[in-house]
Amino acid sequence: MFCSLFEMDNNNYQQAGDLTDVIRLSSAPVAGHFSSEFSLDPFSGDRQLWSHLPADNSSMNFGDPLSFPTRDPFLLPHFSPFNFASDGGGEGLAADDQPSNLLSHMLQISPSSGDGVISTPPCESLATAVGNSPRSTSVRGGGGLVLPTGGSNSLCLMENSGIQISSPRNSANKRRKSQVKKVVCIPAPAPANSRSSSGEVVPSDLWAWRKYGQKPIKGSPYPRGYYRCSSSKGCSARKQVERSRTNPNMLVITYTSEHNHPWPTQRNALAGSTRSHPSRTTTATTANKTSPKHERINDILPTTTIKEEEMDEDQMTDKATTTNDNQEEGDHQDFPYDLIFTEFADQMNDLEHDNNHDHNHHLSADPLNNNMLMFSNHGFSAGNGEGSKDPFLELYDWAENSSGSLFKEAKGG
DNA sequence: CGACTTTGACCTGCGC
DNA sequence: GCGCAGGTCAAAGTCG
Repeated sequence: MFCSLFEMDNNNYQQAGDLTDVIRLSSAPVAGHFSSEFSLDPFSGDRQLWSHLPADNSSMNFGDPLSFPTRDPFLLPHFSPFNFASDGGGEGLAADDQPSNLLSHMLQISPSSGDGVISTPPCESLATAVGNSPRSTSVRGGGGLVLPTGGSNSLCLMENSGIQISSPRNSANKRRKSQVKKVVCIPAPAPANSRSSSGEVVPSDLWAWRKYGQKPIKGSPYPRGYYRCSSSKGCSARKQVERSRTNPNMLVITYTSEHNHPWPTQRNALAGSTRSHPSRTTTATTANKTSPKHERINDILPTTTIKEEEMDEDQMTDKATTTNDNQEEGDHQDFPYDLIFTEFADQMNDLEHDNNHDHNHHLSADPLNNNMLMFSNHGFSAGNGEGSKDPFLELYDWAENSSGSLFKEAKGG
């Protein structure tokens, strides 16, 4: 989860080397390397982050699941060390933001290449992968980290760097009609965590999605599921979910179109996500068990009070509307941090479980798959000194430590 | 009963 | 124009 996101404009797919989407590094909290600008303690409910978002909203798009900032939980800048925006002119991070150890570990950075240019190993070009928009591709973050991609020197991260970006086939992309797509690569939830009735593991986010189709994909042993937003009638947002053909532990989610409505209320967000969801041991309060649809929230919020559950429908609607307004104004918004982080923890924990026989479970590149950027636990290991009290650091530490859900401990206190 | 998933059929874009 | 592959539709079935 929260690995990466790309914006692809299929209309502009060209030859490798033209990729220009701006890739922004969010200020991923790393031990001793917290950005001085952002306060990113999701557990304390600190939302100062939003107040630091670009004032012009140039890279924001309401309802855009992958914009920065975004209403999509996958895309919270907290979670993704990278944020890919398409504005090409966003301010990104302040020039004096220092690259974090985390990022340094995640990215293979060549200090000699100037401007923090990341050297890329010879592999299929990200430009080919992400689509080749007319803008120049760069990754910014830390000290103005820039990733020019072009020709064979496109962005591709070594396994040991913790992040890898793979490429899809250009031909397949060209075939699709003009449409902006954004791709997120996330660890696949464990079967017990989120599974459709067919047994296919599907990730959950706060949008309500309704599956409307599934197709086998040529060259991939895994089918692709097609989902549309069911949070609101008339919403054209869609997403495609498929497993990476080379790393079944990873899901590649392609978002298409945008939501034309505010974040669903947590209640609405549960729609369609309760089926075949086995009960799990939780410490949820009984107040959250008023209906079957609350079961999922309990699953992923074992120790969290769900404030909105105490609101009536009107209040929730008003809240959502207000949130929407705030979003469009570039103001901070209410966001269920707890929900997302716990979900993330669960999924990462499950993934960890799946891979605990391979402690070095870096995520392999998938040159045949869609554009992906992934990070592995290697990326979480940087600077995680013992005794870190920052919950986010502990999250990373937890991700590094396969012994259990440190994240939950940090959260639950 | 409503909302969901499943799945075969159909539609569409693209390469040859 | 044809065939392929991806994307969508919609009827039927499932579930709580």
